[in-house]
Amino acid sequence: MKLSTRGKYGLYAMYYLAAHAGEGPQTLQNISTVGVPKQYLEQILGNLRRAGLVSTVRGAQGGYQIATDPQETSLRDIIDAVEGPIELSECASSEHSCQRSGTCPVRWVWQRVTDSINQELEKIKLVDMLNQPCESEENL
Amino acid sequence: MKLSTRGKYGLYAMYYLAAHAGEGPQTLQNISTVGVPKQYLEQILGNLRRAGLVSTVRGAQGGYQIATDPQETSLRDIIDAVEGPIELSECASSEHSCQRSGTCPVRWVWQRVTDSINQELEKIKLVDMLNQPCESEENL
DNA sequence: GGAAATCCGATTAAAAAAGTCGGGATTCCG
DNA sequence: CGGAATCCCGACTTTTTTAATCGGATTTCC
Repeated sequence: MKLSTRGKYGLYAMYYLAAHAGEGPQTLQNISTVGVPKQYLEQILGNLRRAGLVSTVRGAQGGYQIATDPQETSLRDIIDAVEGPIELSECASSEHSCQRSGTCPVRWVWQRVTDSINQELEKIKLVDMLNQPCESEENL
Repeated sequence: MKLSTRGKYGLYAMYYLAAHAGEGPQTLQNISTVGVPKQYLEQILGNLRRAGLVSTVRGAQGGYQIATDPQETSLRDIIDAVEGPIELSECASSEHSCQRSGTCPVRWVWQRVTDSINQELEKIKLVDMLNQPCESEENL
């Protein structure tokens, strides 16, 4: 059970943008650090933009800016935006992939776990990350 | 974010074995139903056996039996056995995959979510599945 | 001894994730 | 105006992971 790197990169990006709010648009160049491929990050920022979490300014001197209040933005907003909603397995989400849906105990249990993960993700806000001790700016 | 089918099949199998406890060894044939490939299930039952959750009897008239108390067996035991412990991403689990470990806020948040998922999985016991309404035996 | 089972490493096939490419569009600035 | 900076975006390739299969070895019952 793994979250993909998309989620991780998405968090990095949002964290960076929140930390640099009010400093004007941040370029892809700025946001990406060692180990984060720029062009891949670009895709992910596209997801975040389409979800309304970041706004962009195109053209020279352009870049990305956070578009929401870090106090109100939960991890779930971010994860859902970059990875899509979590689905523990097909039978738990789409109604028709399994004949047994409705009465299947596995399905029931899956649903319970999914709900619980979502609730936990909603509890954690972007601002909570900002408040974490962090040695230096380099730790984006 | 998806749980693999291994987890699902593992749950099916444990559910089946719990429901047929005391009826002697259940063969792979018995346990697998439509849509669950026998040879794949065999691998998964191997994981469960090595984790001590099922016991086996080899040879003719042999099969699999549940080896634990469904009241004490949590989903986490099962999932960990068949999929390995959950790791949301490398940086959150192995110490040395990232220079920033220790101070990275992303790492912190990842750890929080992982802990919370594990706690939830521990709360749900196999017996809770057995107590779920279930239309018929066929719904293993 | 033969049939019914589990056991197990190796291999293949399919799917998903990660990363790359190339060009298009927009905007600033001189 | 023209060039540089920068986001935009669909398509592609590569890599990794997951799922499934295979073939034979071993054990045990009858």
